Amino acid sequence: MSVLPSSFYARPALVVARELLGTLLVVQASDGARRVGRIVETEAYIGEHDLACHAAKGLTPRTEVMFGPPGKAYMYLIYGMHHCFNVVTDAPGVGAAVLVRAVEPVEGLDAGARTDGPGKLCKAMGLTLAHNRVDLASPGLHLLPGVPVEEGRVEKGPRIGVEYAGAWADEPFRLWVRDSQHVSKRPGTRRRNRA
DNA sequence: GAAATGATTGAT
DNA sequence: TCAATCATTTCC
Repeated sequence: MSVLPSSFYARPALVVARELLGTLLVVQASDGARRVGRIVETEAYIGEHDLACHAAKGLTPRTEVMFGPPGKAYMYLIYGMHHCFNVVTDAPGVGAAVLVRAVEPVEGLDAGARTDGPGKLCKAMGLTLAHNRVDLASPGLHLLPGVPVEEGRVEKGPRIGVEYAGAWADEPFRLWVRDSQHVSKRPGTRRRNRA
C-alpha cells in the first residue's frame, strides 16, 4: 500500500477534507512503535478569506506552513494543553488546511485510548509540535489510502468552536462518517442560538 | 516586555 | 458551567 501522493493534497481544503475520510493516519515513533488510525472526522479551513481559519490573520511564523506547499503537517497547541493535527492543502500561496478531528483506532493504540477529538487523537497517536511542518510522506508520519467512504455515509455540519468567525461559523465545513462510534461528541447538543 | 486569548477537554 | 495552561499574537 503506497503513501498518498502530494497531488492528493494539492486540491481545495473541502475536497481534501472529504477524501481524507477513510484514509489511514500512520505515526511511527522514534522508539519504533507504529500507531495507525482511520480518519472519520475532518474540518476544512479554506483560506485567508475564511475568518475561522488561522490563516485569516495573515502570514505569521505560525501560519507560514499553511501558505507553503501542500502535504505538510500543521501542528499547534490550543488552550495551552492540547495539540491539534492539520493537513496543509491547496496550492502554495493559499493558506488552507484540514483539521483532523477524530480517528478510529486501527493498530498500536493502547486499549481504552480515546481518539474521538482533535486533542485526544494527537495524545493517543503521539503527535506534538515536533511534527509541525513535517512532510506527510515521511517514514515517521504519513497517510495511506483506506477503504473509500461512500457518499451516503458522509455527513456535514458547521465547524466546532469557531463562533467568533461570524457567518463563516455556519458553513457546513465539518465532515464525518455516519455511524462511526469514534466521531467527536458535539457540544452542539447544548442550547444553541435563539433565532 | 506585558497582556490577551484560543480548531479542547474533563471535572464539577 | 468552569478551570487548566502556554505558544502565539498583539499591544504598549
